[in-house]
Amino acid sequence: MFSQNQAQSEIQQGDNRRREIISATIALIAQKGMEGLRIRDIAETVGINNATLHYYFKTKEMLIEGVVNTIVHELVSTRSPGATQPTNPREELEAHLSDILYQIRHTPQRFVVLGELLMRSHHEQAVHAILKSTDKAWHSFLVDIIKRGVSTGDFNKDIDASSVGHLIMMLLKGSTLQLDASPDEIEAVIAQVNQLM
Amino acid sequence: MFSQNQAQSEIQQGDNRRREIISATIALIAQKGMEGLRIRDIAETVGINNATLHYYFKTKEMLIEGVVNTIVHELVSTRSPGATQPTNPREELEAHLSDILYQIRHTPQRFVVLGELLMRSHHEQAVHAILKSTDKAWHSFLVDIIKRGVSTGDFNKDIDASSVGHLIMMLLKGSTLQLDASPDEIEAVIAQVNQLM
DNA sequence: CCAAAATTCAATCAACTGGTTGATTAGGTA
DNA sequence: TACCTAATCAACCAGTTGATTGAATTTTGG
Repeated sequence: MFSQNQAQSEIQQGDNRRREIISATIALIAQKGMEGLRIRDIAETVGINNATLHYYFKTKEMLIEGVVNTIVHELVSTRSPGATQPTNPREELEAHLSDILYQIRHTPQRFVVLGELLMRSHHEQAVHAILKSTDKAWHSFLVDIIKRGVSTGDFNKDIDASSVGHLIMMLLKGSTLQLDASPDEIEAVIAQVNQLM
Repeated sequence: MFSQNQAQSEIQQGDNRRREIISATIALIAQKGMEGLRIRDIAETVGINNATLHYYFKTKEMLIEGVVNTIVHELVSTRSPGATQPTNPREELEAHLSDILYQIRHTPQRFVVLGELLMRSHHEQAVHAILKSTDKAWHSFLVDIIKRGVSTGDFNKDIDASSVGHLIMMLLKGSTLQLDASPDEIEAVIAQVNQLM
């Protein structure tokens, strides 16, 4: 997907535990929201003492930062299965949307947590910084495809690449806030956009 | 805007105080998010003792319910100024979108709080119930306009009313999650949709 | 096999949380 | 005056929170 300089530090000993903690945190955020997140609950879920958790993440904030990075990394690196190599901009966009829809369908919690984090980013600088840079990269990625698609005639000549880029992102993020939208309905909405452009 | 049977009980004595508390709560949610909401802060903002706050709202949950109802009521009852009477479905839709965009521009905190509440509705039944029924009413409202617009030829014949209804809602809600989208950009996105349909 | 390093834990802390208590005030009424 | 009620408050409570500590246990490398 779009580039993202995910810090890929050397593999450490305690990294499995660290991943385990982050994964449990993600599950709990999806379940109870950011509000209801308690490190004691996380520790209990993993099956460790809360002091052990503090051994891996000095503070709750640092744990959240780990969560943000992990979520972003998962979102950009997950591919929908059975995808074929796109041969033109329209197929590129479809492949990308297919990747996202696949995740909305199969790991919806990932999107719920993303929503929680985006909300939190309104009040917390560290989270905001990471997510904003991701947003910019995502938008550029989309704009690039759309511009090429417009110039090749794959897409409607009348569309504005930047606006449609924002549109797609707002749509996908907004799906979390659409209370009774099933994955099928979300997919239909995306199909509608695909058809119109 | 779309109908919403807002319980309009008789005006009580303490209703001004109640409104004052809710208004302060909305401001604080917009500022610090649902996570950071503390009844002590609310009481302090209003300039009353926290026991007095509990006199008006038995529990924090009941206060949140009051906030949900107020936000929803404000969202559906606010009109953009200078609006003219729409004479066809396309103008109806434009008028509606104009009402929403007006609020995104002039009372953005209202949308931020709506986002927070929508997120919370994933974990709290009472909030979910209110917002879900509002969502359904909103969707029906949009679908009705779009269907009429399609049949009169105002809109593209190929669009699916339900999908486009969802699309518009997801777009507007998602605008809160689009980290660096200015009101101008959001307006451009909406204009793009208007143009395509 | 042993000492050092890495992990784990029970117990504890200060700060904070939503909520309660009992008393006080001001205004109205009979 | 005596009484009632709505509104307000300072003080307090029990439970929770993120974080810390020091000791115990396990793992690792030589």
